[in-house]
Amino acid sequence: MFDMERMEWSLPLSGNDGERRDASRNRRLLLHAASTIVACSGVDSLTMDGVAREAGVGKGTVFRRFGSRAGLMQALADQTGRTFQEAFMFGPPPLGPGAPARERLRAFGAASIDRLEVDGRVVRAAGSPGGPDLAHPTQRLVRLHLIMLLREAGVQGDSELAAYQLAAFLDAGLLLHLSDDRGMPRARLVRAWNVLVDGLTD
Amino acid sequence: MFDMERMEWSLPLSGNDGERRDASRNRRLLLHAASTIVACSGVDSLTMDGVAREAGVGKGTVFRRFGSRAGLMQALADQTGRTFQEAFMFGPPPLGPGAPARERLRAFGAASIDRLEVDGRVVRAAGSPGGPDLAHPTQRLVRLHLIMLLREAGVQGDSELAAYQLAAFLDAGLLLHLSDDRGMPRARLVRAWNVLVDGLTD
DNA sequence: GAATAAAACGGACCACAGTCCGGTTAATGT
DNA sequence: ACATTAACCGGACTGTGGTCCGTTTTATTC
Repeated sequence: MFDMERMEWSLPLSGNDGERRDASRNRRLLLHAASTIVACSGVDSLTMDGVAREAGVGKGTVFRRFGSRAGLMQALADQTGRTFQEAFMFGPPPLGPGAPARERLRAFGAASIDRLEVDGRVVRAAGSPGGPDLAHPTQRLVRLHLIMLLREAGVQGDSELAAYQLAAFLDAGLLLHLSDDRGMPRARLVRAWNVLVDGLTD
Repeated sequence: MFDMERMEWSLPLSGNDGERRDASRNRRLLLHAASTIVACSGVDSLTMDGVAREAGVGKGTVFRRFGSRAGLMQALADQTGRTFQEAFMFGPPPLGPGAPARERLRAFGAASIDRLEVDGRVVRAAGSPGGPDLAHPTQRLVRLHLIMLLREAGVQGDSELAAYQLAAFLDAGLLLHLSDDRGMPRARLVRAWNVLVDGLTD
């Protein structure tokens, strides 16, 4: 039988098959516990022991499922970010397909900035020590999307590194610093993003 | 928890005055011990206890001087990076003053990339969890320099955010990922930097 | 439905970052 | 030289991330 719930937890577009039922159940319990704690007490006060206790499982289970604190955060972020991913891949223009590539790039930046104002702290906490986990599927998906749009916009050069450059500006840590510590308004960030896009698409 | 005043010492171009002699001696001992450990066993195997033991002081002393592990790393990185800072501020062209702004920008990127191939791992470890410490004087100095060059190159728009965008690509975590994990050669990174500079300076 | 293998569970255990406070040492004034 | 004070020192202590391994649960096979 096909279990829709089983697909919720994880990566953007991959179900995970052949998982035991207790494992699946515990994963849901853990994610729920984690999001409860975050919503209630903030990201910083989330400890792995706390999540385990809240979910009523052992600590080892948390680490088996998510590997590390960052992994758990990543899972949380993916859960929230799933709608965003579907929006820019399959949703209506200008974010989704149907609009000119450069407009889609602009929309992508604006949407990312808006998203980070909502759950940016979780996304930031999802990074390994020393920046975001650039090898994680979610990050790769974003870069792949950017590459596609850049090519479609007529970029001839190294679109892969251009995608890295674009994604670097949308990093949660950077945007939160600009927004919170430096007090820069959303509009200014969006404008800067557009300038960057224009600069890289010539 | 953390005394900002005590961080002043690590400021790129400031001597620290009014410091007690034992404190000064211990700081030197600690920095030496830290760089020894890093050179010998790598960044990851540097522990605060280890540094304290190697230097022959108590653990509390390490934290009083450097505030945190990241602070100690930052101090190490600054020690090495000081020559670099002097080079791009006062050294010969094209890195230092005397060359056209755009050439200086190109040279700055190339020099940063070369530098990171040497002690990038220390610089990366100098970041707080969730990216580099963007509020640290060293980071600010880099951005200030970039802003100056951008303005000098005729950029009319938001040069402050443009500087953030440039600096984001030179982030140690990102460059090490591209170089080590993705196997991108130096030349390609330099080329991408130049494209970015050209894009942002119109 | 029982045997078996594989996978998951749990919590004791470890290492390390960061804190705290009583004791000590260096600078200053007399 | 001595007293005073402020800063520094050290190492015991705590909280948390992460590991390990004996035990329990699930799925499969006969």
